[in-house]
Amino acid sequence: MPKVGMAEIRRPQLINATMKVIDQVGLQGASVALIGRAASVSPGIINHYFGGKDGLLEATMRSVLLDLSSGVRRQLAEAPSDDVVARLTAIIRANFDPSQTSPQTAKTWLAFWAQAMHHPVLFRLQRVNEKRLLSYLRFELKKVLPNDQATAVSLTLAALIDGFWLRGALSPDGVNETLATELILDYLRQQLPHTCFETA
Amino acid sequence: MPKVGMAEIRRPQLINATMKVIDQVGLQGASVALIGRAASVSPGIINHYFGGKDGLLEATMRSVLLDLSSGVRRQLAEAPSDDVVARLTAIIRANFDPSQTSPQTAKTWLAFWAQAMHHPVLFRLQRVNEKRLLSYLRFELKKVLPNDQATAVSLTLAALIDGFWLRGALSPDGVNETLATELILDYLRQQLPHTCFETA
Amino acid sequence: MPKVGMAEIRRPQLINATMKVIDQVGLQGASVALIGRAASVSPGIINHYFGGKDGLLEATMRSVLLDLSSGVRRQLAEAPSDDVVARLTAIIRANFDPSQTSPQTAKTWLAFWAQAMHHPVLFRLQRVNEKRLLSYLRFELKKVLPNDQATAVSLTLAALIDGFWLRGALSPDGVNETLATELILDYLRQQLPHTCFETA
Amino acid sequence: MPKVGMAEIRRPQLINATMKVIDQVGLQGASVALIGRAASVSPGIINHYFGGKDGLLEATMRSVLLDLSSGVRRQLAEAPSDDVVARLTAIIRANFDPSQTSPQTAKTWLAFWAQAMHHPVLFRLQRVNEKRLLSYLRFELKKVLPNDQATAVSLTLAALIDGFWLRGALSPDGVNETLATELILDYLRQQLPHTCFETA
DNA sequence: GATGAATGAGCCTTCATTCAT
DNA sequence: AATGAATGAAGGCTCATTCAT
Repeated sequence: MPKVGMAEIRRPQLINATMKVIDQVGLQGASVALIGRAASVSPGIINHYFGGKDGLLEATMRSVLLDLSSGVRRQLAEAPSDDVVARLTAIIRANFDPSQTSPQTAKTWLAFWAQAMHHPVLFRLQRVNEKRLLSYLRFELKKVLPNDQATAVSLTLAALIDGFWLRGALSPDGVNETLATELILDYLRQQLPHTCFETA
Repeated sequence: MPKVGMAEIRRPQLINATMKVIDQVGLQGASVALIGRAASVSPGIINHYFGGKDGLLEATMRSVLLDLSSGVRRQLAEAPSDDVVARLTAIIRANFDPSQTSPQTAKTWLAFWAQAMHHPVLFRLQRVNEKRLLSYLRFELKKVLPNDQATAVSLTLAALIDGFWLRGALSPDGVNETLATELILDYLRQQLPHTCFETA
Repeated sequence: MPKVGMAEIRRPQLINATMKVIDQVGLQGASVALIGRAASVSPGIINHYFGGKDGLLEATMRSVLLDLSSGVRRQLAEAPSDDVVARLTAIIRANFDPSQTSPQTAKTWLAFWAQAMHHPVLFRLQRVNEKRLLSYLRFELKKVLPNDQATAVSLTLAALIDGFWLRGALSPDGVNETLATELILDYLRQQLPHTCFETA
Repeated sequence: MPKVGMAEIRRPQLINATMKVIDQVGLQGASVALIGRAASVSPGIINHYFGGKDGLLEATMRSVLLDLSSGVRRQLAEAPSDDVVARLTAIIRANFDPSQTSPQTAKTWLAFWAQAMHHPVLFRLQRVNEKRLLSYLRFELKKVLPNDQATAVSLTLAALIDGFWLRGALSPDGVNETLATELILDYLRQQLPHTCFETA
């Protein structure tokens, strides 16, 4: 019998190697040969586990997306369900978690965004992610704001999150999570009724 | 008998073709053959005028950056030099000018951002651009806000601009310039002293 | 505790799977992975039983050749040993037995012929087969024709058999055994002394 | 300006190299690298002129087919239009012209036949060729035989031609054109009315 | 100035084979 | 006996670049 259960070892191993290589040489330079070498396996194995390079890239993006959304859920689970400010803060913090803002992850995100414009499967994945953030934000905001305002604030918050994130990714210093979080919360404070903060 | 002045014709022609091809097939798919065909010239000519594909891409990014910064300058020139709100609005509007938010330009920006992470020359170009936006914003804000606050608001404004821009680029509907501008101005209104708006 | 006698099960199983796969995707497309899947076994097993892909192909060709020659022998055994016409007819019929003219077998033959040109082992196998047909035919013909004529007729008969066979294999309608047999017998009738048919 | 008219030089050059390589190592072994080397050009050029390996193989088969059909037409043009025997002989001779029976051409034919079974484009090409031979033969035969007989004889003649051809291709001695032609004409003589030969 | 023929390196993928289990 | 994970060479193809014309 062959080694069993290798799939659970190899798949994450190759996905990590992919992110590492994208970090080092970009998506364009991320050849299967390089990824294979980074994972200390033969290039051919990628076809075995992912059916091709596209499958590996798609799986890598799914992994990044899953990391983000599970991070959000984890942070939300720790916030009191009746404290809107705490819950919004949780969502914002999750988006600026070090695991998401490390140069490696940041470059991977950026690479996939650019790629997604011309790749239907990646595009769909990214759309879901984008809408989910908005949906999370608006769900909380509607508890304390009229509908129109909830929508407007959620759009602005999402733009702030992505904006700080993007500018950080493009900067040699990386994302300054503390500053970004603080400035976003500053904005938030001005939008919510004062009563929200009394309970916090 | 060489035709003189062809450079001034060929270079913009090839830069436009490059943006068109990036829009259609992405930066990855933008081969010199495709770009040459889009410009109705031979692939070999690119080396003649740009010294290679890299030179063409660099020139294309310079062109995009120049379009933006000249747009900002043009809008600023039309705003009264003593009306801070008008000047900030001018900067914001220039960033959401249709010439900048068209899908073609948007995809080009995104592609170059991702590329810049692993390409020193492009990285430098993009850094200059990034800092210039901040510098423009802070210059105006310092007229009406204390230093610290001016910095904070400028960072937030820049994030909002890039954030709305990015989310628009990634959405099938493109950038909604009207909504983005409005929401950013909403934020701005809350940050500036009321006196600013009386004069306007 | 190794299962004994598996060789007798696995070898025909794999040979049949090989013919099936050649029928479906051609010899070029017949990878060990595909053959293994068609036989519902692991690709690695082929090396175990045949020492490699070449061994399997060789065994498959041997199997096809054996089917033909045992078919000829079977048909000959049923023909009276003194009836030349009956015996020649038996040889011809055996060559157009449905088991030999099925698209699957036909494609396998054709594939092996082409392959044999550049594969000494297969070439030898096919030579033996070719000569055996001639030898069978001439042996019978010499009973009723002078040597020279027997040789000429045997060559012509062999060409007719292979010719109808090849044209059938290349046609979408397959081999028309009835028509082929009839036309060959028409020819034969003109070559043999009338006395041959009186006894028949 | 680049070298002009190279297409007319390169295309036949590469087609000949293809046949040469197929002769040497078979269709399976005929890689673009080998073909390129045989033609003393870079492998990449094949894509330039034929759009890929498939295009080259298709063009090679077309070339072989064209050689045959133009050979038939040439021989027919030299035969008196009212001498059926001469015209049929011309068709037969053209099929056994040295240019068609050389080991190189023979192996190419065989390889393409096998390939055609699983390649729609090649299959169609080969079908046209097959039908054309029958059509030529029947056209002449109908001048001197009733319809049914003309059909039967044309089928038999075609089988004889392909049969001798195939057996020759598979033999180390190659096709014996003289013997094949003679034996086929022997058959023909028995099928046609004696009057046909008086005029000849 | 401009062409496009030609090159050759590099890419992704396929595949026969090996081997630990 | 049998598996299928893993290898690594080889395949076809793409592509930036060069160069004779």
